[in-house]
Amino acid sequence: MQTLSTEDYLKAIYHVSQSSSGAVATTSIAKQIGAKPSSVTDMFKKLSDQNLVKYQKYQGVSLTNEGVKTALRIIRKHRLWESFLVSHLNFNWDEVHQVAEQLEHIQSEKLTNELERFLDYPTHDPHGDPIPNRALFMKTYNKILLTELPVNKEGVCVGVKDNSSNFLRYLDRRQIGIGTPLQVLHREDFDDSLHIQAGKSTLMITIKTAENIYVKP
Amino acid sequence: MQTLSTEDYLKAIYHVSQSSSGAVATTSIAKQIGAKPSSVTDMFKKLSDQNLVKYQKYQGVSLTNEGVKTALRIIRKHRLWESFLVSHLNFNWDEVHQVAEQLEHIQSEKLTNELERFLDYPTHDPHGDPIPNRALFMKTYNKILLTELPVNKEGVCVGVKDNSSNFLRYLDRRQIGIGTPLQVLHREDFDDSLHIQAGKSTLMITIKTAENIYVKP
DNA sequence: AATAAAATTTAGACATATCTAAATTTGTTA
DNA sequence: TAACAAATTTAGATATGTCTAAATTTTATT
Repeated sequence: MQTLSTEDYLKAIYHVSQSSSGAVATTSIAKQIGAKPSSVTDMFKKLSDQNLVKYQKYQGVSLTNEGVKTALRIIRKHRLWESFLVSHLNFNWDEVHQVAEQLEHIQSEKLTNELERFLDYPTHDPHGDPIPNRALFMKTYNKILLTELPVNKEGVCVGVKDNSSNFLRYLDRRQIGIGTPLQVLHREDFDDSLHIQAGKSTLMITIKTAENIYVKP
Repeated sequence: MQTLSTEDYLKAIYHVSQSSSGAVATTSIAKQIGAKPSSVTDMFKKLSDQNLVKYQKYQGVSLTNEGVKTALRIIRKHRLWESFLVSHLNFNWDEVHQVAEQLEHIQSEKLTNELERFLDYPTHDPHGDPIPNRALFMKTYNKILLTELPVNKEGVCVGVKDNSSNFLRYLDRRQIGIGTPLQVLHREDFDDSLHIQAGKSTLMITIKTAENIYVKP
């Protein structure tokens, strides 16, 4: 059984390893967790003793099979709770993360599985991220960044890269959400801004915004 | 803001002080929490520093107003979660306590209040215990022990004193639950056993069982 | 009231998870 | 490739919450 802290580290290692190749560096986890590198080193040793990561001094860590499973179990809970908060408790997609960070540590398989059933086996959370099922398998569809969508090709918003409250609320104001049809009408070479069709309205967004929106063509 | 541990202590102190008069003794909390008396003394000092309890060496503690409020906020969450688990996640009344012990520590006023709304403002949890509302006010009706119900007077089961899984499952097997109509048909002086009418069936229970069932006449 | 028993507190230790500051290793560049 | 910079680790300290064992206070008993 894991402590709160080990669970947070495993999740962080999983996320960082997904968005980069090779071993996960001490500093990257320190940033993610908000701890000093020396604390991270200590934890790497503990996780290694428990065979949850492979750790070589100065060479970073990588998750073992058991470590991946543990991380996915936490991510599963996190995303199920986020779904619940939005679908039944009137939370907005920018408000759920902090609470789910707490709920993901609740230990009860029955609770997790019943919650999943109650939500009717959702495959994606309110941010479009896939929810591992009971066997920890995730359905991933091929999504691309809005910047990579060819001009005039139709797509649908299926996720966001930046999950910050700031960005999500900005999208709310622009009436862009999961499921919104998106189409790039014109790319402005001068400043890389994009004119897009979002649902029924046309609007202008910066490249930085487009880089944080996933679409399915 | 409280730690998990301080919250557990405040809740324990609240419960003990409800079922006895005067200050709450170190040993009683040690038993309730499952810790050594020396640990309890340490915690009493910390709680006293935070003005959550009034503490005098060797004289036990009593909750301050702020301490009572904090305890009630935790009990509110505990009982709302228990209600949710039973009403929507197929938990039995004997399975909810352990999970609610974890869920009660989740910090989010919005979560608590939205959960309460989702459950349609329940006043009592699955064991018949009253749920503090947003203002921390509890509706308590006058209930008596089944042992105190006059022979042949009709009553309804509204709660249990012993919340152990063992007892609750025993009641399940006897088909006694919250809302079950109960009536004492006969008291056997010889061994203090009771013949009762429970719903549509008549059965025999021991005094020990009757002492742990609350009824509303 | 003296003494024994029970309850409580203190003192000192341990485990976890963190930190700072110093030492070490790796990598980068002149 | 030598020297510097960056990353990482070690050593030692701190805070929390716990424990055991010893000391103290309260309560009960003779």
